Amino acid sequence: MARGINKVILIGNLGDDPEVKYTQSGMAVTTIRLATTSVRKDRDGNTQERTEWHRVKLFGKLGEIAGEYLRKGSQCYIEGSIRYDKFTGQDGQERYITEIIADEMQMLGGRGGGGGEGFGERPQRSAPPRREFAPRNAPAPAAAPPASSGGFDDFADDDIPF
Amino acid sequence: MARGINKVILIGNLGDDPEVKYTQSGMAVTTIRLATTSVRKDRDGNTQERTEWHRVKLFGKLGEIAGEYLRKGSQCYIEGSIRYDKFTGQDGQERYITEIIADEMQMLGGRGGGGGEGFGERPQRSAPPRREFAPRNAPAPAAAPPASSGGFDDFADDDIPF
Amino acid sequence: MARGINKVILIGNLGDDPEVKYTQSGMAVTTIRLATTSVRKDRDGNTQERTEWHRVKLFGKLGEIAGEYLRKGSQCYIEGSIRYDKFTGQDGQERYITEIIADEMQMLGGRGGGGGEGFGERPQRSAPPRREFAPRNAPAPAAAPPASSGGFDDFADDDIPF
Amino acid sequence: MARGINKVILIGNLGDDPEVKYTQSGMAVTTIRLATTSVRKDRDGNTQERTEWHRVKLFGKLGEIAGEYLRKGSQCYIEGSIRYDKFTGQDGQERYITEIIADEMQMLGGRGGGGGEGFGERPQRSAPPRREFAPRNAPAPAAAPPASSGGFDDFADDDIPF
DNA sequence: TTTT
DNA sequence: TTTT
Repeated sequence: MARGINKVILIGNLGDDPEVKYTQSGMAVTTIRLATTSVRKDRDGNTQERTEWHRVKLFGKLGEIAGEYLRKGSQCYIEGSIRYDKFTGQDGQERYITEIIADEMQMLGGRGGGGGEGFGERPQRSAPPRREFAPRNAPAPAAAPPASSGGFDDFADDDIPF
Repeated sequence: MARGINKVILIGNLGDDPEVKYTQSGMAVTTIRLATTSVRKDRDGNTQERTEWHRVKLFGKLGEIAGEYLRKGSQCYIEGSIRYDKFTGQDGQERYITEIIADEMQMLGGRGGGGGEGFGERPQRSAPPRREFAPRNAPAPAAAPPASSGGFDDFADDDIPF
Repeated sequence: MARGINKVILIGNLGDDPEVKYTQSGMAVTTIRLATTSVRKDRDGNTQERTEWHRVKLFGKLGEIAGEYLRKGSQCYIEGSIRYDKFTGQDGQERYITEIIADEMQMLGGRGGGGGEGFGERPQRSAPPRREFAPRNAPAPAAAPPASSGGFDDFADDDIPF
Repeated sequence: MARGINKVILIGNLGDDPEVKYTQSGMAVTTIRLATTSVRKDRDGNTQERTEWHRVKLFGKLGEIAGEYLRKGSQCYIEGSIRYDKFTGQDGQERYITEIIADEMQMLGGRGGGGGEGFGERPQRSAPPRREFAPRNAPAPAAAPPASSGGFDDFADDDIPF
């Protein structure tokens, strides 16, 4: 019953390794920073570049996959929606943040990403997930399938006649 | 684990009332024909129009909503993917068909659609759904919520921290 | 030579009449505020709504059309890109703003929009465009074509063989 | 003055080298075949894959870049629109073809593509472009910039105040 | 601030 | 076959 469409499609490279956190119930909340660069000619015919740095949040299984397989320099596709948030900083000032909430992610380039230093390693997390209770959506303990959300064109119902 | 992106976004008007069918298990399979028109100038400066007629399939609950609320002339938004099918006709000839498989639908224009004759009525179906057994996904017997797929930005997990 | 994709697709309703300004050279710069609403169920099964208010900028001819034909309540389609800006406020504080730079606009719903009060009138501008010199991209003095950007599927070259 | 939206976004890999042709006036018309694969579980819990092969046409400068830099196995992003065509075959039978008309292309993966045999070479054309007169849009004789359409977020007017 |  |  949504009213309206709020859709974002990004292809870009990560400026840093993903940051993975967990909710109390064990759901992954991963943040990545994606760069997209556009080019235009100014009035003097000079080429002007401009880079936007997108803050992208991925939840649950999608966040786990991002945390496992993306790293600084990786190129990926993101589909999601824009979310504008307002909060009050520690100084009492109101602040605004814009985030892309991802519905779909795919790694691009075939080799699991980037070209940064440490190619071949997975991004290290500052700390392993530590919890007192069994999470509902625990991160995959071992190997996880290497990409894509599943929400996209994965038909749930077997009745589809094809 | 999809590999690649296959995404279609359409806004157009229905050329006819939706056609609703049901699978053996009671799932709705609705087909609509959507027109999109583009305009360009030819080399003589004349305006040339061209209309594409898209064949869109909607399954399950989305198909039921489409069958209930769309009709000839309605304007709607479709998001989905392209599917190319090949089949053998009764004359033994191979034939090809291209369809858009809808993941999301929203009615546009606020008034549930068109302006064709019979404004205010729902599209009549050639026959009511007839089944020998209780369907898993029966069409809503009475009023159904008036639009949108649910797949889009409806977060399933309560843990999302906002 | 862009690197990456930064694409936004919105369908929403205007919260207010468009605001039209002009650059020194006479180019229209129009700002609209578009609402998109998503719905989800919280853990108690209650329906939670959330509305995002997008700030959309339209330049040149697209901005003129928006200023002429959109008004408070109008439903429209926007395609564009996200732009994050940082500036220093009068209090010396750094502030951030996120805007959608429109490449394409289409009015939806057939009747030029809304339903708000004053239906049938065009949005009033606070002041007519005032300039000292002839603008390169002056607003259309009389009637202007009622929508769509032109950038989209308007093939510029006559050689295209269809 | 287009009516409706007809937009396609694809990310996939080329099944073969691009096919480049030229119109009488020298405009490149390049065809590529792109694969996108989706995955779903059938009712028995088995993973079912399905690949769509898209036929994508690129015109002018975009077609030249595609012909120069893409080859079998390359991964690329395409944005465009769907076009349904009908023609009569040599046997007098009516046939249908669906094509994606590209507005934008970007190579993905950073290394100019694929992994097929011949990595590092450009795709060979069956014949060099042969023309009686100087083409308006001749293929770049030497090095050409390696990607992206230019139509996307390249602001044409210098007046844009940023 | 819109809309349903 | 729609729509503007």
